[in-house]
Amino acid sequence: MSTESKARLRLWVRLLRTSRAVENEIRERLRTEFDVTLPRFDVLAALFRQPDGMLMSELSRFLMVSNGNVTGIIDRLVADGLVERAKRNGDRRTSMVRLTPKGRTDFETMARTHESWINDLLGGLPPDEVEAVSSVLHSFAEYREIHS
Amino acid sequence: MSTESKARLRLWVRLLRTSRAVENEIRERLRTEFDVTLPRFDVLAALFRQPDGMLMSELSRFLMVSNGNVTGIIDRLVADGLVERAKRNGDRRTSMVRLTPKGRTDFETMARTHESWINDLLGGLPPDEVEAVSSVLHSFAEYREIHS
DNA sequence: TTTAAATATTTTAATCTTGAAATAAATACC
DNA sequence: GGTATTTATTTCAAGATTAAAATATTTAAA
Repeated sequence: MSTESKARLRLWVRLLRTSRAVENEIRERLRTEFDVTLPRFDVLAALFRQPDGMLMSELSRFLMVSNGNVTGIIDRLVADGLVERAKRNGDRRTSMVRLTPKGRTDFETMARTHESWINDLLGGLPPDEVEAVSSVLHSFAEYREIHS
Repeated sequence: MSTESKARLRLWVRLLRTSRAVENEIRERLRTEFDVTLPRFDVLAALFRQPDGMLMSELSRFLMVSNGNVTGIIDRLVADGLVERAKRNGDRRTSMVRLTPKGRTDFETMARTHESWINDLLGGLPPDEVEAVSSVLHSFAEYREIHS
């Protein structure tokens, strides 16, 4: 294989190991500070962005996880009173899933702390490097969008 | 929160979404092409780098997953004949886990194809951007190493 | 040497995750 | 309108994952 190919593989390994490391740290802190799992936090974050709610399939696509996975997590969040399923007028197969008031206020608290954790964990990166990598990943995401 | 904090959070979201997207694609291809799961591939890759084998705890630390998780995956790989546990002379609590000859040749095949998939998937990134991001992530890993 | 503390691993219960199959409802086609 | 297809979601079985508890062994301490 070519040198470029090796370089891309090395980048991928580093990308993966970086995100796994940060993810593990965040998972641990969410558990000890807020008694919430990372998957549940991810779902809450997705729903927070959409006050009117999201369809199960939209959640699944946005979070890049399977439909069945979302079903289970939402079930547990509903049981905990953070999320509700709102029956819809038009389509009886679907329901809008959205945060309850408690879900919204709980998440707001977590989100503030979460942002400070990330700021802390990524603090070793100078602002210009943050911007550089962020920009590369953004253009890569657009590239993937087109080639799909 | 500060602008820099927001920028770091945005970087983190992009990092996470990028690795999840690539990971999902690789997972799918490993399953259809080689009938192997991603976690098993990761374990095989770790063991391939260490011909003499690794301790369970070394695997756990290297892969950044829990001890119990490694136990289960190794159990299944042993059942499939790709990995073996070699009893050790000194310490009766531990055993060296290593690839069987079949595990080694199977992995070599997968690894070649895997590298070409990554080269394909990250093909949208110009070599200089690959090097730039790779280098930032590398120095970040060293930074984390020190601050731990 | 006996006991206490530390280390390495496995086990367990709960949750997460996937891919495939099942279910239900809406849409398209005749 | 009635049937077939597509779409949206849930259910299911197998595997993956974590955190905590249990087990087994080694090392340290008294």
